[in-house]
Amino acid sequence: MPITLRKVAEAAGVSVSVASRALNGHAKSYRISQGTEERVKHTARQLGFRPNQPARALRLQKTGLIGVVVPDLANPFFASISRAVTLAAESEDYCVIVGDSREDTRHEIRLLKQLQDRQVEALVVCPVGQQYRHLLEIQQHGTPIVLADRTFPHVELTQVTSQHQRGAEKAMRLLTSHGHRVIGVLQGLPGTLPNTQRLQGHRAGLKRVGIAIDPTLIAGHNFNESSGYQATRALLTQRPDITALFALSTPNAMGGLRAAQEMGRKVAQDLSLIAFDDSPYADLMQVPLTTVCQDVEQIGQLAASLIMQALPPHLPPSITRHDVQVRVIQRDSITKVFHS
Amino acid sequence: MPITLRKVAEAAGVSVSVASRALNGHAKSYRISQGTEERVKHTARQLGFRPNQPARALRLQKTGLIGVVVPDLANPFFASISRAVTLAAESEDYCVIVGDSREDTRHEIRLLKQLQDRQVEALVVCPVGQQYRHLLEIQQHGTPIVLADRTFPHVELTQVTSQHQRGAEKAMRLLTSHGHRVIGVLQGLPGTLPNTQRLQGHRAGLKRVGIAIDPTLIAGHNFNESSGYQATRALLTQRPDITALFALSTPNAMGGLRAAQEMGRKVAQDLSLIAFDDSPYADLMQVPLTTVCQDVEQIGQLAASLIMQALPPHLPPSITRHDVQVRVIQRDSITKVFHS
DNA sequence: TTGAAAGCGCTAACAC
DNA sequence: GTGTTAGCGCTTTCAA
Repeated sequence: MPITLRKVAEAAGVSVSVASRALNGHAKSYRISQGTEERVKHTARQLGFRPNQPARALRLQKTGLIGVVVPDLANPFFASISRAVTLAAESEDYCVIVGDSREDTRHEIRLLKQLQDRQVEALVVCPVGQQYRHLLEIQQHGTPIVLADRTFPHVELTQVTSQHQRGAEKAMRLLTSHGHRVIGVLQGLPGTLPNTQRLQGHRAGLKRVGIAIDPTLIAGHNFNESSGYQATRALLTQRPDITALFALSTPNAMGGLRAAQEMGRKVAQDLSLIAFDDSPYADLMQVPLTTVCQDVEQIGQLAASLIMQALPPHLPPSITRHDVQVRVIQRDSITKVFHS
Repeated sequence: MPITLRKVAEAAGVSVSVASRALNGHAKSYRISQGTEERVKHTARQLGFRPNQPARALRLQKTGLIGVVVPDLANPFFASISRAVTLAAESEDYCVIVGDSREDTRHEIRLLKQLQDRQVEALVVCPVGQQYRHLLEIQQHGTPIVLADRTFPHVELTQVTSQHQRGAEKAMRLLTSHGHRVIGVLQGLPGTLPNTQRLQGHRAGLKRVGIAIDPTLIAGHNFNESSGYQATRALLTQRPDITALFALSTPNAMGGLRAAQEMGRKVAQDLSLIAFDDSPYADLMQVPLTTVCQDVEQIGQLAASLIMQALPPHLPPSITRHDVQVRVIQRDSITKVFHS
């Protein structure tokens, strides 16, 4: 039923080889006569011939496929990165297969196996971020791979992420310069680089002004909203002396906002708040949120361009690490506290 | 270099056919001896054999691929739908190829061609929504396809979308029952079903209380924020008598919020606002937004399950249309106006 | 200038 | 129980 090259060739009265050559623009190099070329192209169009890509892939050992795996495709941050890769791929006639690991490394591993079986030529992965052996193996196997966001320091892979520590330090500087000394932290997924480095920045920022870390001021277990909500409730209950909250993600901040509201603490007036990572509507929130803004666009485009460059037949580029700048956006969610 | 079935067969001392059968669980039906089966499986594991999927696809005429095309993968609404399809696909060992049409029908057409060439077994499309011929052709070609969101009434395709008209009517009822009679509309992409039907609901809602449509009260050209912003500026300038705004999308509403703020109209007090489509943080906005909430989850899951059911070898299901319920969430962005 | 034939890696009749 | 063979649709030697 489907129109194969064979049918085109028959209809045009030539062999499949000639048909193939004519349609792939090899007419010149194979000295195919003007007339034949035209005839083949014409019948192909007339019959509505479309080359079967899997067959082509098998023959050419080249699928034109790029794999993308993220922990949550519905999260705007990861959706943005997926989009950047997709657009870059499309412009070079590649297609993107996406996988959603649901924040589960075991699932991530399974997806990556699938994608390798499907012979993707390269991979962009936003890993769950707690294990990396499987990612190294992919690279050793010869498939170009770039990681984004949840990266691994000291691991020999091309990676792009934000300046988490610097950003967190800036956040702490802002908070402490406003007089805050008892600062609660709503953390994300422990063990991941963004979380770890943001905590490091937090500590460094406090150390700078002579405040020691107090583990009872850190709560949370994930980057999502419910973690932020629970952490805030716990923190504000156990430590009513807290004057400011540092949320390590936007959803964490939103959960915090909701919990604070329920507990009768008005953000800004009664409780300052700064969030790592901006949201497009942060300025339209009940109190415009002061944030440490990640450059998602930049991260996505960088990851995309790194992977496109690594595509065969190009040489596998040297392994590089990229830390994209973050910037503090001051809005109204932080106020000064005065110590009596 | 890669481990093929051939190598496994050689290493196990059997023919490729036996190896194939043993590894595909056909041992029983082909009466392969216990020992042979074990031996083959063992060497396969030992050598790290992974079956080449494109080759399999070619032989079986079955790629295990599902195509998804949306107008903007970074838009949380479409990201959500893509995710629902991806998760459903993964659970059946299918993979999803995504395409981003960038709100451009020409590009959408190109992407769909690509996907067909790659022999996807089914398609979920959130079309740009202004043309549908190419979508019908896909179905006629025999590829199962379901549309979501920007659907086409009276077109013989399986489609799932929201109850746009009912939702808009509800919105208008709420507004008019609060005394509003001069209501500006921030519209989305003209010609698309969501836009058209929401406008119809708007008109019907007004008619019910004896208000005629005034075209000078409708502005905007897209579902994005900048359209909402521009439309609001224009509307509030030309018609200062407007007491309420009906935004046909969340981004439109956000643009409206920003413009209103700039023009010194305080939302709720000076200007009521209702938005079609909720955002997860609508309740945390500067004034908690009253919205007509679409059930994105439901839309995504419905589209996903419809497409999974349509996969061969199942019979192509009858063409069905699904209008997912919307519900009004009353928050604080609408206030009563009193007429003197 | 064109065609015949091999083969990418895999599966499934069909034969033994 | 197992092996031989054909062939999915395509590209590309190689020979003419």
